[in-house]
Amino acid sequence: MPRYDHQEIEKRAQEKWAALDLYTTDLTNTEKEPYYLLFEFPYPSGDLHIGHWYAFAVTDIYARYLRMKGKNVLFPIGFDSFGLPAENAAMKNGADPKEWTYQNMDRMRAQIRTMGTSLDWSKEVVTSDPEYYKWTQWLFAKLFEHKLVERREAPVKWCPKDQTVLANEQVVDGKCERCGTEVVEKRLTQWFMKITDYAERLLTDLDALPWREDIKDAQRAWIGKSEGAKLSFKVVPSAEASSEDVAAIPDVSIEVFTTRPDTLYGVTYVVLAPEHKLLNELLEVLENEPDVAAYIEMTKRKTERERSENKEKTGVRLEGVMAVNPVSGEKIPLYVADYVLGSYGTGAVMAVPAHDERDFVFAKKHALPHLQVVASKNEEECFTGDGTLVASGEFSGRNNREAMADIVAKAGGVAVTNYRIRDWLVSRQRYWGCPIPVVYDPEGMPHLVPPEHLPWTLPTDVDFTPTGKAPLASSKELHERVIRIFGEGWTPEYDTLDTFVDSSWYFLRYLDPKDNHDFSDQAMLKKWLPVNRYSGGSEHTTMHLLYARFFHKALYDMALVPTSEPFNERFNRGIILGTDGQKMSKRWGNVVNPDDVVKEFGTDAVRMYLAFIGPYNEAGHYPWNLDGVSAMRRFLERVVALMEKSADTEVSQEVLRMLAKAEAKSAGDSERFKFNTALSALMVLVRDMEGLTSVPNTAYQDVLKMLAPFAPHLAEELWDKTGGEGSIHSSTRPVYDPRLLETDTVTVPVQVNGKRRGDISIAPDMEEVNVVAMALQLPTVLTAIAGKTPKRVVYVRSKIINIVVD
RNA sequence: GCUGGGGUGGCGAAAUUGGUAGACGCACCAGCCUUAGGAGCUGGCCCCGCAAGGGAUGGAGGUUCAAGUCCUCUCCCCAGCACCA
Repeated sequence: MPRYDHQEIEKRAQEKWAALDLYTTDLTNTEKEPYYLLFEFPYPSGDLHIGHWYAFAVTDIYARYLRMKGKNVLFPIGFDSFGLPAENAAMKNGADPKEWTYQNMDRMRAQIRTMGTSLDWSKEVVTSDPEYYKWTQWLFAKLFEHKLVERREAPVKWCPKDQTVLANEQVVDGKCERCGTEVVEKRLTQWFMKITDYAERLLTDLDALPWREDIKDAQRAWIGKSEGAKLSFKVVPSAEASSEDVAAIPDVSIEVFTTRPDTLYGVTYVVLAPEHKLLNELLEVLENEPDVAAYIEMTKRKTERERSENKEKTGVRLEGVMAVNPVSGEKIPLYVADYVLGSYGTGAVMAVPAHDERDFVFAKKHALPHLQVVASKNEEECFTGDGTLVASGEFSGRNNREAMADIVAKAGGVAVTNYRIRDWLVSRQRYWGCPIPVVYDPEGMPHLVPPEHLPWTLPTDVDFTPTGKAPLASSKELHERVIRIFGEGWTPEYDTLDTFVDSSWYFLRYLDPKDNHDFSDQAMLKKWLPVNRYSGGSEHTTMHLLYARFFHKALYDMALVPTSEPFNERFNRGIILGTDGQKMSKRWGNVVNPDDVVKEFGTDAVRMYLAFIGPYNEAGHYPWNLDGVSAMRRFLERVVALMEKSADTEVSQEVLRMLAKAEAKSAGDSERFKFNTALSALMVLVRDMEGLTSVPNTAYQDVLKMLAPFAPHLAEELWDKTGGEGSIHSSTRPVYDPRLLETDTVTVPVQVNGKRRGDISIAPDMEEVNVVAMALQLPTVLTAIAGKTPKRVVYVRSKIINIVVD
C-alpha cells in the first residue's frame, strides 16, 4: 500500500502555491540578492518529452534551492515559437502554422505545470507574438544602422528539402541541421549579420568566462583563428607565350594567405581556387582555356563536401602564365585546383610541397618539384615541423620561426589574421518567422521600415507550398501595405529571419516582457545581467550560444545592454537515452512517455530520478530505467514513514551532526549542479534517522527542507502535516554551526608500507607521538611489522598513518 | 589528422583534488514476515580464497611513505573541428 496519494498531494500543493503566488519574482526587490537562472526556452513542438523534463524540472531543483538560500530568483520561461516545423505541419496536414503553434503552446503550458516547477509565468515571452517580434525588428534595425547587418551576394548553403538558405552553423557534416538533407552551394544575395567583426572578441572574452573548457574550446575551434601573412605573387607570361598573348596578359598579382611565410623559398607553384575572381580575367589569355573552363565547371557541380572527401587532388595548370616568387624572383607555374577553398583566406595559396601535406600530395600527382627549406632528416618526405632554414637565401641558417617576420617584410607582405567563422546568414525563404523589416525602393535599394510601422506584421494571406521563392511573395496584403505606406514601385522584403535571431535576446525581454516602448528596461538589465547560470543543450554551443554572445556584444557597443557577455556560468545538460542505451526515437520504439510515469509514480519521484541519474554539470548520456523511478518513490515513502517517529523532543548533538553533515554535502553539491550526490547525502540522512528511536520534530522539518527542492509536493504536504507555517518553499534552509562537522574522535586508517592493516579511533588533535604509539599497539600492525623497527612513520593529521619498514 | 573530455563492479555512478577505491541507487542472491506484492524488513553483493591473506580503477613503465588522482609511453571511447594553407 502506498503511503501517500501523489495525485492528491500534487493537486493540493500546486493549488497552494498558486494561491500564495509564490513564484512571481519581484524584479525590483532590493533586500535579496538577485539570481538569474535560465534554461533554453522550448520550441512548441507538441507534447512534452522526457528531455523537456530533464531540462526544466532539474533546473527547477536549483531554483527552489536558491530561493531557500535567500536569493531573489528569476526563473522565467517562454517559447521560441517561430520555426520550420509549424510550416511543415501546415504543408502536411493543412494546419495553419500559427494555430498549430499556439495550440501546442497551450498544451505544453498545461504539461509543464504538472512538473511542479517554480517558473514565473508572468514574464513569459513568445517570439512569434507581434509584441515580441516588434523588438526583434527594432534590434535588427539598430544593427543595420550600425552596419552590422548587410545584404550582399555570397556563396551560401541551400537546403533543397527545406527550400531555404542556411547559416554555416546550421550545416552539420554537409547536411541540414534540421532535416539531414545534403546541402548545396549557391551564390545568392542574402542578409548577413557581421559576426566576423566580433570574431576576436568572441574568442578572447571566452578566457574570462567560467565555462567548462570543452564548451569554450568548441567555440574557439568554430571561430578558428589563424595568424599568418598575405603575400603577393605577380602574374607574368610564361616563356613560351606568344607576343600577342603577352600583350593581353593583365597586370595583376595573386594575393595568397599563408601561416608559413617562413617556407616562401620553398614555393614551387601557386594555386587558385576555382571560385577565384582573377580567373575570369585570366581565362581568355590562357593557352588551355577550354580545359580550365571545363575544370571550373566541373567543380561547380560538386558540393563542398564532395570536394573535401576527394583526397585525389585534381587540378589544371594555367598554361601561358607564371607567378613570380616575391623573394627569389623565380617563375613558378600557376594552377587551379579545388583543394583550395574560395571561401577561406584569399582563395589562393602558395604551395610548398616539402612542408605542407596537401601540397605534397598534389605535387606528387602533378610531378611538381619538391624543395626543402626547413631542414629535416628525410629530404624526400613532407616535414611540417620547425627547424633551421636552408636554401632560403640570406635567411638560410636561421630558425624558421624567428625569421618569419623578416621574410614577410622582404616579400613586401603584411601580417594578417584569418578566422574560419563566416558571417551569419540570417534571411530565410520561409513563412513562419519574423519578417525582415525592410522594403525596397523602385531602384531596388533596401530601406528599413521606420519604427512607427513596427511591428512589421507577418501577413496571413500566403501560400505555404515551398517553391524556392519565399512564401511571403504570395501575399497580396503585404504588397498593398508597402505601396500604401511607401508608394508605387516599392516592394517588400519576402524573406524572414532565422529563428536564432529571435532567441539571441529573449532573456533580455524576460526582464520587461510587456514594455511597449522599449525592448527591455535599462535599470533591470543593469540589476540582473549577466544571467548567473544558463543551462541548455550542447548542440547550441556553436549555434545559439555563439549568436547570442555576438548579439549581446553588438548591443553592448551600442550601449543597449550593460555587460559585454550575456551569460556568466553555462552548463550543457546531458541527454536521457532509452532503456536500451540508444537515443530515444520512435524508430527504435524506446520512447518514454513522461505522462505515464508521472501518473504512476508521481511528479516528485520522476524529478528525483532525473536528478539522481547522473551529474547535471556535465553532458553525459544516461539510460532511462523505470526501476530507478520506483526506487525514488520508495525513498519518498520512507520519508513519509519517518514522520511517525517524529516527536516533540530536544535535538541531540548526534542528530544535529547528522543534519549538518547532510546539509553541507547536499548544499555544496547542489551548488555545483551535482544533484545526484546531493540526493545521496539526503538518503544517508534519512537512513541514519530511521535508526533513531524518535526524531525531533524540528529535525524532521529540516529534512523536509532539504528534500523540498527535489520533491516539492510531498515536502509541502508533510510540512503542513507537521505544523509548518506558510509554504515550505518560502522558508529558509537550516544553517548549522560548522563546528558540528568537527567530531570528537576520528577514525584513522593505519598502513604498513602503504597497505591498510587496521584503524584507530583518536581525538583529532592528538599528538603525533601518541598516535604512532597507539598504532603500533594494533596486533595486525605488529604482525605486519614482524619485529622490525620502523624506518619512517608518516602521519597526516586525522587522515592517515603510514608505517614504513624494510 | 588536430583540439578537448573520458576509460572505475552486471548497470547508473561516488571518491573532500595525492591519503581506507566502489558512497548512493539499480539489478542480483540469501533469510525473515506475510490479509502472496511490481509490497516491507534484515543481511550479502569487485575478483581469487573456507579463512588468514592476496589482487584490482583500459594497458606498460615511473615519481612518492602513499597514485583512480601526478609524469612518460600506449590502446580504446565520446565530442568539436577538419583539404582552413
